[in-house]
Amino acid sequence: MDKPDTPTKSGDPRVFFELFNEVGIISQLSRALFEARLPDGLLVTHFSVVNHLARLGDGKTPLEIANAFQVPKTTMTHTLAGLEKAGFITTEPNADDKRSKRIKLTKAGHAFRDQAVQLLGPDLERLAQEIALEDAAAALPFLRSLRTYLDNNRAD
Amino acid sequence: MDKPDTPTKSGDPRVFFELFNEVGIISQLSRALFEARLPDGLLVTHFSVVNHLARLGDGKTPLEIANAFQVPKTTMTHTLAGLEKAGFITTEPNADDKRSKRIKLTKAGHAFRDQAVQLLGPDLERLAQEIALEDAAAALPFLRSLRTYLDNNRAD
DNA sequence: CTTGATTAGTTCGACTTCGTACTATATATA
DNA sequence: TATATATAGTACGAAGTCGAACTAATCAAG
Repeated sequence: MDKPDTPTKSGDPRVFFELFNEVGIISQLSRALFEARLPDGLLVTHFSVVNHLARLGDGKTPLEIANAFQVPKTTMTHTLAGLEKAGFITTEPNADDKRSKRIKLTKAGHAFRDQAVQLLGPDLERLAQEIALEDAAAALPFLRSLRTYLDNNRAD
Repeated sequence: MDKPDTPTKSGDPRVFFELFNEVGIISQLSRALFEARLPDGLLVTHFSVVNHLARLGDGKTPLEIANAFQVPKTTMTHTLAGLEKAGFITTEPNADDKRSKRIKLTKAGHAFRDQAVQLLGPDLERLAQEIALEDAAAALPFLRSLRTYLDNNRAD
């Protein structure tokens, strides 16, 4: 009896449709923006992995990195192969588990990350002039909770 | 001289880094969620195109549809080929321009769209129980403005 | 009307993504 | 210890995405 008298269901799905649609397009466009600033064959995924290792510390295993980015481990194998070919990482044996590896950032990897951040800077500063930083910061908790929900409810 | 006394730059880029990171993961996870509800070989892109034609009217050209989704026309050729093979669209000659086509939704295409919306309903209702609809609605204007900004500032 | 430049759409090739199957190592159980 | 199960990583193949080059049709300029 506490049902509202509108004919639409309580959770009007159209808001979510539009939400996911906007998110998808932003993902696509921001990816293109980032990649326009990166050296030739390097993608956002490459930068993201290097950035992750630079911020949280290297020595992680491929699987740990794959889990951090919610991608299959086969995808991470491919991404890491590209980073190794570029000279940005090296792989070392994992003393704790001989099946595994530890990924280390090289000097070139750190330099790549610093340079990319610097090249992206002007774009982000211009963005900050149009999109208030507070608005972006205010949206983050919502996006985090949405991501967490989706993450916890995969593949029922 | 109006610079704040913190060492970080005025537009701290880390907020945007995290913002785009969350958006990317949400895009990826929501895509997977949607596709788990769609018939075998059909992707979110297929649904999105059919939904677009159902909501805004069919008879659009492939290029118009490609522009609406910000994808290259070659990608749309591929997507439309899949939809035609599935029997959800037909192509008719464009009387105004013989190089072009007009894309029409078939009955099966409408049915596919209605059924997909219905199948997605329970997921979205469950989502609405965890993520307040008001929060989603509140985030939309910000996401729209971000998308618009990125859209207007592509490829300088 | 004819020539040159544009545009709509397709084909082709390179690349990313990711599921399946496999190998090697680790862990649990008898 | 022996065996079964689970896990880390790779190899391979199928499918999506997209840039470059191409064809056909349109438009602009003389």
